[in-house]
Amino acid sequence: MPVDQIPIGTFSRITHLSQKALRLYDERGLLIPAARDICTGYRYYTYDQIERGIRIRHLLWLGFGLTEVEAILEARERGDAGTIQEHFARRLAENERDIGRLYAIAEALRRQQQDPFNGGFSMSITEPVIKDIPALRALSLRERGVYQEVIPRMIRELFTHVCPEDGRQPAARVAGPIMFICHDEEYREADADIEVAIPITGPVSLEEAIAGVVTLPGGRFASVLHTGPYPAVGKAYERLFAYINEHGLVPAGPSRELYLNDPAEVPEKELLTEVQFPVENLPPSP
Amino acid sequence: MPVDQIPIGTFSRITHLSQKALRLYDERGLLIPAARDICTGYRYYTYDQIERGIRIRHLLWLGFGLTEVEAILEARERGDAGTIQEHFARRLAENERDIGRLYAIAEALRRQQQDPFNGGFSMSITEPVIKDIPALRALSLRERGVYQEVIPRMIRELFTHVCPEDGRQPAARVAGPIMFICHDEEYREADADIEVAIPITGPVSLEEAIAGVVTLPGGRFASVLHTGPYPAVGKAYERLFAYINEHGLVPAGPSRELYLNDPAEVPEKELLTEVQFPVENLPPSP
DNA sequence: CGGGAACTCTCCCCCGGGGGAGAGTCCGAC
DNA sequence: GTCGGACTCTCCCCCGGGGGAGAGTTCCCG
Repeated sequence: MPVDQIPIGTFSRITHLSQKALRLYDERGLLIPAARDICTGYRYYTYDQIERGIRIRHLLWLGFGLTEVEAILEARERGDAGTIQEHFARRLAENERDIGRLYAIAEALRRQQQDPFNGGFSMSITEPVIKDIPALRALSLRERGVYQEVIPRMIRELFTHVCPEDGRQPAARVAGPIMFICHDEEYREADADIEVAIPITGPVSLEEAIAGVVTLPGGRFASVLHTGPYPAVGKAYERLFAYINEHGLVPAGPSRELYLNDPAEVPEKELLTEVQFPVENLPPSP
Repeated sequence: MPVDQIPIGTFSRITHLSQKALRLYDERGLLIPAARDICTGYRYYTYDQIERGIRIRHLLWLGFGLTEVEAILEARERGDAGTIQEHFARRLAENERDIGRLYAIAEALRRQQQDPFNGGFSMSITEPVIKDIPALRALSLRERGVYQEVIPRMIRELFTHVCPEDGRQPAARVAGPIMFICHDEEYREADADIEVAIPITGPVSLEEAIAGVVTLPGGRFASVLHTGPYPAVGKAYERLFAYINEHGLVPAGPSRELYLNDPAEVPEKELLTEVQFPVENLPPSP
């Protein structure tokens, strides 16, 4: 072919790369036109460059970034099959992760479509996440009893100290939402080991006998946020356990519930509860 | 909860939205902090805003853009379930398309991984695409015969007119790669209706009897680029037909092959051939 | 009351281009 | 030759934030 001076538009049509993209690749040194009119700045490609263009497009379609594309093409020129294989293996793994994620999304979309009453939002549970939580200084009460009885009473009791309504000085400054810590290994209806705590800061003016000042340990937690009536919080635990198992983690201590808003202020359906579970990596082999 | 002045870091931890994201949503009016310290610029959120934050995060996770998120939340406030359903249906459709694409990519990655000889690149065929091609003025020869005999001869003949090696004036200026147009409806070994053409521009100095000046019709074409030895070009057609069927299209005329480089210059393995098929949308019902 | 750690602010560049403005250029047809 | 349409150039803003700089705040503990 004698006419080996392909302007950008034609080259774009041949390679199916947009002109924008071609200019970018030129700038980044990924695919530099063989010739350039110095006075007009026009780019001219050769037929030999088509193949590289095609390769770039294909690699991009596979999901590689421009930097990776560059590395792969370079490795290819060196005849370095190993590096290329690595890139492909990594990309394949990422790709499979993405597929999994899209499936989860599709499922969520369908679930929510079947719930037009809620305008497409059931959303009672968020996706679990891992987060690091620092140790917290807190005012704490610990008792044994039945959840439904003990917890509300303990919360009221803590509140009377921390933001009293009878005009007395607060015993300390509140530094976070009130939380419940469950010290039992297994669920028990009665005689549960219950701790209720509220993060505080600054000096404490309170007799030790009434409520203790403790430091709640920090660390890695798996966390889920639950929206809705409290009795439905079980689904959050379920999801959390599933997540923990899937990710090769093990529970590493007592779970916590954080009550992010006030049942007296918002309707039951909008109650927000964050469930946290301390986790560790699964030991290699038992 | 009395402490209803949540700084951005805490709010970020509760909602699992990054501080960057929160600042962006503030700027875009999607989630504006309830209070702002005028002198320091610090943002303070309330517990009531957590729910909106969570909703935003969830919608983003589902793949909506910020603009859509805004529209959905607004529709929700209006109680407009219909709009929300529309958004979800569209998202679900897109999501399914994405899944399909990822599967195609996964397959391609695996295929190429099993071909370490080529350094991970078999890539003999690109993904089909639809493009609009303008009408072309061309110098054309048309004959009946056997492909392997007729085509190379006709190409040589055209070249002798268009870029003669014996010092004569070219009959016209070349404006594109040489192409072959197959006028047969079905494949035939012998007696095929073969046209070979080369796009030209400007005046033509050639007797009509030797080669005709024709206008090749433009329109929508499905196109695939094939890299490698010519006999393997069949795979390109196969892919093209599959693509056309999948996308509810029908062939609408003779197919073309464009020979983008010269067999005399590059090794067989690097030959580039673009296969084009004119297409129309499938009529609604036969 | 002070000091240091942790927090927050704004600003700028990065991804991988798409969309469009405004100006300059080429080329083919008459 | 020349005129108009098509082509190309550069420059700037957009997505949805991530990463980081450099400066200013808060707040907790002693």
